[in-house]
Amino acid sequence: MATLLTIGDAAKASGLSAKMIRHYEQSGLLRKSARTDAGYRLYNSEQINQLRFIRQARNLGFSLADIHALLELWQNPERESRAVKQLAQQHLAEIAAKIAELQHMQQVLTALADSCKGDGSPHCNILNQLAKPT
Amino acid sequence: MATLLTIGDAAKASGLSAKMIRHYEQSGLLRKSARTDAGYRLYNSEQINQLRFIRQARNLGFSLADIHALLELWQNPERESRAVKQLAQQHLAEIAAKIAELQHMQQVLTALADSCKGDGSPHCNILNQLAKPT
DNA sequence: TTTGACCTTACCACCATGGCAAGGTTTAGC
DNA sequence: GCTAAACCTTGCCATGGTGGTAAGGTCAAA
Repeated sequence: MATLLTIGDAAKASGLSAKMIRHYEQSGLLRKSARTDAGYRLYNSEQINQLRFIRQARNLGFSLADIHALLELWQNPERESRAVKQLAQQHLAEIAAKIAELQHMQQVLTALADSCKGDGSPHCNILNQLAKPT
Repeated sequence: MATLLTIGDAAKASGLSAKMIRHYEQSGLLRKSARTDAGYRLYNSEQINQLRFIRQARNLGFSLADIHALLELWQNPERESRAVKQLAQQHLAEIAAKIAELQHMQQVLTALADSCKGDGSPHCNILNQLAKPT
């Protein structure tokens, strides 16, 4: 029994927004879905699984380009898990780089904030440091 | 002697791009600069300091809206350092939230990657987990 | 039949930045 | 003085992922 869902129900079932599902189709991440005579998109359970896959990959911060590659690997029985792992590790490297960048900001800004009294007076080391030529 | 720099030199002196300096003017972050007869923008040393201020605030991840506020506080001798510190702390909270989000991704994805052999076989726990309905 | 909840496409917006194109200006070398 | 290179100007388009809104078609329940 192929249960077919309209885009709103597919959105609820997958945790994506209908808007994004259309966008993913538009950008080539998803194949064009079936349509009713009136033009409504219809999704079968396999497609719902794909949408969930996408949502979970987005939750891990993968870009749509990465997800495109992951979907193709997923659907290719000839894949080598090496390729999947490599994508994951590249993404982990990006995540680590972003964390490091944010932690550096955090460290510098925390020090600045600590050195600012935060009272009613105009003196503020945060501004002084920002104004200081490097 | 007011040394005036053209936008390219101002860019080099501040570490911003000429493009971005124009954009900051356009978006109201900077007052319109003086121009030569030919229409070239000219920047004095005070404005170069402002550009450096902006660059340093950008390096700390402040949004242009935040920087707008910081610039106004900087230039207002009646400011209360409280206001500056509050901006810094709000930004620190955002930074901390992003770090936490990234660390969560990192943790989950590291576990997944560790459970994938990464060899020539198609079996891959990363894909299996992404495909699994939550 | 009406109403409300859905669906469609086609736009615009965000944020910060880069790129390119078509044209004007200035400067250095000859 | 001429030419070429290196500047400058504005204006438009693109990114990435998401949201909004508007104008219109469809469907189901009351």
